[in-house]
Amino acid sequence: MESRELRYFVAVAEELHFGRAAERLGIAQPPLSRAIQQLERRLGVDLLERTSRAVTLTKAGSVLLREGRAALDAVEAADRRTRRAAKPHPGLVLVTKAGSAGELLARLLDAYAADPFAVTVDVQLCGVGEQERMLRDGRADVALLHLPFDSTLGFDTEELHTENQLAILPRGHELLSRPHVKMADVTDLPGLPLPRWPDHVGVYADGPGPKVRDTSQLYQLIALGRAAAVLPESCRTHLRSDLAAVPVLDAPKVTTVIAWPPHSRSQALAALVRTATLL
Amino acid sequence: MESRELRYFVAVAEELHFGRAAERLGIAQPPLSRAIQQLERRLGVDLLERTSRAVTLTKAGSVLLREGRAALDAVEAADRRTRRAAKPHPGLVLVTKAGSAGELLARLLDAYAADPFAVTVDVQLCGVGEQERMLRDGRADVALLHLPFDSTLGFDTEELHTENQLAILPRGHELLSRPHVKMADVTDLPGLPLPRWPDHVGVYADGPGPKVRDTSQLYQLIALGRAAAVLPESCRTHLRSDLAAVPVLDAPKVTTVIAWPPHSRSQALAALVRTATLL
DNA sequence: CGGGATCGATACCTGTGAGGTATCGATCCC
DNA sequence: GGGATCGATACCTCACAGGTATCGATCCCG
Repeated sequence: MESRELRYFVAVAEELHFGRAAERLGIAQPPLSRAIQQLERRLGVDLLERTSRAVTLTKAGSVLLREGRAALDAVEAADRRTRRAAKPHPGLVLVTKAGSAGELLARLLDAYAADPFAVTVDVQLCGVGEQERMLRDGRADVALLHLPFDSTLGFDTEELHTENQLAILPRGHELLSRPHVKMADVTDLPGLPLPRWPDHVGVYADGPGPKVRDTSQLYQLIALGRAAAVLPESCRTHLRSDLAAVPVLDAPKVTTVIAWPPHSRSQALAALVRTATLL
Repeated sequence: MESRELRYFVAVAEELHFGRAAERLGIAQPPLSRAIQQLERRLGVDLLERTSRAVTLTKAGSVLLREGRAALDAVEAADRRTRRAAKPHPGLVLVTKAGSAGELLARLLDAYAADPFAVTVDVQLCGVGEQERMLRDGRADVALLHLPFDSTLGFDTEELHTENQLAILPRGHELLSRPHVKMADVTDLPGLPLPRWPDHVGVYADGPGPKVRDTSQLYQLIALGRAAAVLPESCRTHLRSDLAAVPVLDAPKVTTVIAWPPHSRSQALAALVRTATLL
């Protein structure tokens, strides 16, 4: 199986439309139709059910969609990591969610700088759920993930830190007089709904609550008295002065882990992980 | 990057010889030379240093060898799993080392057969270190691995069982009179060296000790008074009558884990894992 | 019910490039 | 210094990826 065939199939399987998939791939529709037919013939497997009105995945087709995405990520990773390895000073790309782990990351980078194997660390901040993809397709070498929000499936990890969560409220809110609250106290505050975050493709779940893309948007909404939030307690160090926090006893604990692709072999990465575990 | 280019490069990088690599790939040498040159040009990276006498990998080349192998395994897995998914009764392929985990595996298969999501389980036995490869390239769906011997890098796992190890000796050996021994007692027994096992490519490490490929060879050598061995205590249930065992106090504990590719999604596999953890 | 719109498949053409053979040039070995 | 080894180059050929035009089926709507 050629990776070109996989790219074509994944495009069609995602769009469920030959015309749009062809446009996305920058080719005409007929060669795409033929390529998919040929792939099906070579595999001896029907991947798509097509009528002239709709295209749907067969069972085998959805297996190939999942496996094919993983394979294409691996191929892209091979490409990117090879290019990077050839640069005079390769460095490491560390990726983490914007607005999280500031304190921990700063300490990590400081401590790492003293290591004899240290190389330049390029810190990239990205949106929700994007880190795993970046590790998989070679755009990043190592990530700071936050359980239970992020998935560590397929990566090696070391736990770095576990913390409780706080309810973040506008300064002066009545709940702030309490020493601590429960999740039930903050999930249905009148006029202060919890925000919604986009998933990995940028789509928001249905339901109440304002849509937010980053913490600065969120903080502003809370300050305006339009939302509340539950965040890890490390956010306290950089909380705006017009916001305040109170511990939430029964919120899930947040664990920060350092994660990397399992077959990584660089001394620079090994040193970074070692540094992180010794923090 | 096309998977054909990766296959070509991996062949050359493994053989370090264009002629042999071409033969292995079933093509002539000149097109292979050109394909590698073109790959280097497209990547903008030197992958190989060649003189007319020797071919060696550059740093970037060894990165591409490692990443390329992983990517090719993923592509092959996509192919195989898709074909299997299209069969009327897909079933699961479980792989484990020959001669290990007999008892546990039998109990697992028994318990699983009662599960409502159960499908046919095809048990494959394989050599040392081959299981990880089979999980990665789609020949297997799930494996029983034994820590610390096998690597679980890149897989999801659940621990099933931990056991101590025994020294296996010819019946009547003087050490058998003791209630237990230490590793130091068995590593240098006169005339009874510990055996050597092949690594994942079938190569034996240098050193003393007979080369063995499976446990039946090993048992025969021990019975002949030519070797000793340290094995997990579960081997006791099927030990030959001309052998005997004594616990080794400070041998590393052996943990049996069930492992599967992290992006697996089948209910049949989920049920098998659930069954295993409840044993 | 009929005309137009939508969408995947088919027919047919073209150019690129993968792969073959013959040979060169450099290096090593005896 | 002659032969052997090995990767690179030159040159040819044909398979196939990709393009355009068009068909045939289905749906929508007046």
